[in-house]
Amino acid sequence: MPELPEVEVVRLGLVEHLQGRTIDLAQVRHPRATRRHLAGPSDLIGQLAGARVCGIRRRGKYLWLELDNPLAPGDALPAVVVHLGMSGQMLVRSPGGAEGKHLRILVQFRNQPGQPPAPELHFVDQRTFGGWALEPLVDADGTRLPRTVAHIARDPLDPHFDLEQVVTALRARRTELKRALLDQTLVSGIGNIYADEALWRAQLHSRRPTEKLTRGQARAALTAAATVMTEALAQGGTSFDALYVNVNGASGYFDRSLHAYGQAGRACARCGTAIVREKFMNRSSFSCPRCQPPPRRRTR
DNA sequence: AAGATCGCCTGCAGGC
DNA sequence: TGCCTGCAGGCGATCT
Repeated sequence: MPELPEVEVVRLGLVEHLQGRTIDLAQVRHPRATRRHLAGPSDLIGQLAGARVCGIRRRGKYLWLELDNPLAPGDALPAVVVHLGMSGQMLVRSPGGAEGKHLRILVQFRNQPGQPPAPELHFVDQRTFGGWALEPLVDADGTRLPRTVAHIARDPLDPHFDLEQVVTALRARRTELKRALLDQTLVSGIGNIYADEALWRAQLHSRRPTEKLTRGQARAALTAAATVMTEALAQGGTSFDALYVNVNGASGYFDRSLHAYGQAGRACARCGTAIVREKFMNRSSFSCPRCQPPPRRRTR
């Protein structure tokens, strides 16, 4: 489940292998992968051919490739917005190799004279929740963003992330704390795993009403999210090798460093009480019943 | 109108 | 063995 650290690992790998390359040919193998590109797969393919990848950026869990057309300088193309959804992978592969079962989009790049063959980019996505779309860049809060990313809030690793502003906005919500942490229009990049880890670190229960949190509690939850995602990135960033951008790069982290997510029945690393699993928002939440006591009553 | 819920997808684990 | 159910869960659409 790619959340911010996993998407950033992918971005770093794409920068290393694809930055500056020119697209030769794109193939869409499954139309659902381009369902958010309203003009359709053939339009996407046509616009990608000949475009140069001049920048690779990210906000929260959204990734995009900024394109340029060297044949028509100044006639800037849109960005390709990529969302990995639940199971999306961006794999940089040597040409001529085996294709994965769930290959949805294949991009071939132009060979450079005197250089080894250019790698291919494979968008592989088992559950097809992810996809690609070409979009114009718009200005949002002083930053150039693809149109459908403009409503996404800055993530905690963004240099312009304003913690105190988000604390204020979080406490103005009338909902439960974990719902707010997962709301990408409030703070982006946090998914189910890092939400549970942040709440465990901050010693707060997922159902705490946001409007009753102190500033210190709200700050603690957001700071913990930033810390755990930074640590995950540091570990995920070491696990991919050349020509392979590993979306599962965080697997080592999952094994060693998770304190709450998926740990039902295991002893809490802080107090020894067994971690419990609860149903929440049609998914699972894991927490320590002693360190993170549930709110007594929801007073709304 | 903010907040909550639904539907989209596939593979796999577990029960019978 | 094979069918069924539940689970994984991000996000845009839709409801209240």
